[in-house]
Amino acid sequence: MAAASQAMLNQGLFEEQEMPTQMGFFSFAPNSSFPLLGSCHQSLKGFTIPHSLAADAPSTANLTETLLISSAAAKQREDMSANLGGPHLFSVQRSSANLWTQGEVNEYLSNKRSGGDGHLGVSALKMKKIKGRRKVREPRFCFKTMSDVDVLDDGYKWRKYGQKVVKNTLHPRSYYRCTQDNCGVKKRVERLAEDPRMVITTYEGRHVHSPSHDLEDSEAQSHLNNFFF
DNA sequence: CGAATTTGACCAGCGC
DNA sequence: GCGCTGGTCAAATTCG
Repeated sequence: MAAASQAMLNQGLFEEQEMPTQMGFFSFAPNSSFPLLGSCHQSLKGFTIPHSLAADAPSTANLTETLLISSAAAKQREDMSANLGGPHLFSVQRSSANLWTQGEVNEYLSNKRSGGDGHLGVSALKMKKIKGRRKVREPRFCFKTMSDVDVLDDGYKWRKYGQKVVKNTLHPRSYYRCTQDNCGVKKRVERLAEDPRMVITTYEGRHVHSPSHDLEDSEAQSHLNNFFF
């Protein structure tokens, strides 16, 4: 029941962001530690932040940058900021300069990639069309971590459904889908060409369920669901 | 032996 | 229209 109502809420949110024009950008001090993300995991409400980042992070994993994609997501950030109070993820280096236009973000991403004409996430930002209509994009959340392992433990169960060598990258991009029924959340994982230690993880969509780690605790789950969008 | 992963084929969007 | 590219499918293969 909770899941059904969430789905309705999600649908509304997706429609609202049909024309994403801005991305919220959050930067972190290099090698910032992860206790910061303990609140992040909850505050993102349906986006996923690896548990391995939220607590007891492996020494090899360092979050350096986070991109929150779409205007709805940016708006969401504002809501979360209002709800949380006290120091938390989104108060870090928050300023008006952190709101970028889509073009600015694309330019940023292109400049970051070696060769200059690459476009991490750019094509994904292009609007797909279905039968002549603009496809409603899922909210997406992208972050970069320094990690030895490609797939970070985010508490959800994923099934790999594809792998692709992307142009101007040395490493293949892997595609994963949440194994939970009725949960269409996907994620892409790839390594930066210029720094293979860096893993780019992009989540698309929001989970309509809590992490599999918590499934045994149904009470906690129902409480958690109340915080999802 | 069922589940998960791999990998080549296929499809759709976009630019020229 | 054609070629390029990213994303997805699904059969084959591997793994536990």
